[in-house]
Amino acid sequence: MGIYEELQERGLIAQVTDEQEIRELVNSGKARFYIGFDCTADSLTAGHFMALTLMKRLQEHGNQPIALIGGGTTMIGDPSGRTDMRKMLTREDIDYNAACFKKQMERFIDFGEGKAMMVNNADWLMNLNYIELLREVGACFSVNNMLRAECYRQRMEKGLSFLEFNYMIMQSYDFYHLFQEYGCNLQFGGDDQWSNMLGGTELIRRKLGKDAHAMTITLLTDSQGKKMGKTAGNAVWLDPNKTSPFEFFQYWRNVDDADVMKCIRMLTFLSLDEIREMDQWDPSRINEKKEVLAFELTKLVHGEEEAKKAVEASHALFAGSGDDSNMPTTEFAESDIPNGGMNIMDLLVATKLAASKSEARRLVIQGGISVDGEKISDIGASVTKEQFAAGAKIRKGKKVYHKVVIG
RNA sequence: GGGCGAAUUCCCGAGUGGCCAAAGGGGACAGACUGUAAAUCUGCUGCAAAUUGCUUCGGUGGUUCGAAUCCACCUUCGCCCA
Repeated sequence: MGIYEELQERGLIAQVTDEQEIRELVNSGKARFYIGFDCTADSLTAGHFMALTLMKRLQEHGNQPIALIGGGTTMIGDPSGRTDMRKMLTREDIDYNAACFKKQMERFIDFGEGKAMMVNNADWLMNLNYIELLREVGACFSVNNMLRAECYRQRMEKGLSFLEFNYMIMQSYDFYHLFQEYGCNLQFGGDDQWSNMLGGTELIRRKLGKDAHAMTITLLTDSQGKKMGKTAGNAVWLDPNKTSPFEFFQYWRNVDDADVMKCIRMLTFLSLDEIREMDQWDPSRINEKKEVLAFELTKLVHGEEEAKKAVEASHALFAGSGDDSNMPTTEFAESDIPNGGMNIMDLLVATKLAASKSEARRLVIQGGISVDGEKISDIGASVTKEQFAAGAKIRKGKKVYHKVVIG
């Protein structure tokens, strides 16, 4: 069984330009492929994670990955799958984000000599000459066809600026450039990138008369068809300072029953045999599966040690073993607690468990807050200095725990 | 370049002089039920010194006792004509 078949069984392959060709390429380890990452934020997200695992999987089978940082394309903004225009980022922001991406990827993919490469399309896109570009590649694109592309269609109602319309051309140019410069013969991307990717293979065919290939990865969606990797509209970040390993763990620990096996198949590096066996597990072991998923992914992103801590913390909280050593903690100084105690609402705001005092008030009134196991229902209640000294445990709702101590 | 229209709270979307912190839905959060799941039901969703006060309806000025609502200009976007 080759890597292509494995990807297939894991449900990772969405669309391919030429199945036969691509199968041979990747199975024989001859693919030199690229995946592009636009740096719209200062950390990669769980959404990028799948692309990273794909790079790793293919790299392990002898293929050479090229990670393309979109320092240039981010200046334009991909309209695919968006109903409105992206916020314009400054050059400085983009450079900073690109540097952050680079750091995170290096932890995950081997960029050593002769291994993976990392390039930034700002290096070739930023210096393009407009007229030259129009004559060189603009002539190869049919506006009629572009307008028919799925990625633009939904924007035809709400409006599409010329700036964003050019995104496809820039992405196509990337592929064209990498094909010539590095012999890159394959592009991967999310399924929403399909039309942009075809633009590249088409450009290469027209300009050079050669074949290049594209393959899209199934978008990770939950059982309701929504993109996964987001909570409350916020992305799940790979940066431990933005999403702590524990939160990261909890995100996966809490996926819907219906999505667990899909996530395990698509995201973890457990062998297919192990996964097939898990498929046979008794339904009562559903929570075990979730824990495996959460542990495996946390291990991949944050390392085994952090993953173990996250498991322990979750056991402590939800199985009640009482061990709170890994609980998120806020330290207060003695001087923060002047009169022998701190008002519960102030405390909720100070620990960021509530965004405002109004929210804190609501939480208390609705019975969502308890301290050291005791429900707080009075908004005037205080947490005493003695409780602080003992490491008071605040619980918000069912799953959010926070410890406060005097530092 | 000309004509018409739009911008409302996290999102969609009602409101077109006082009864508006602003309907309804979605989402989020909390409660009940559960398995740290889903589904369902309930509450809740600008801020605060909290039966009251303050700040919000693209921006800036204006009219008015009173403006999300009327006027002027500006910004952005859509549609039609060129």
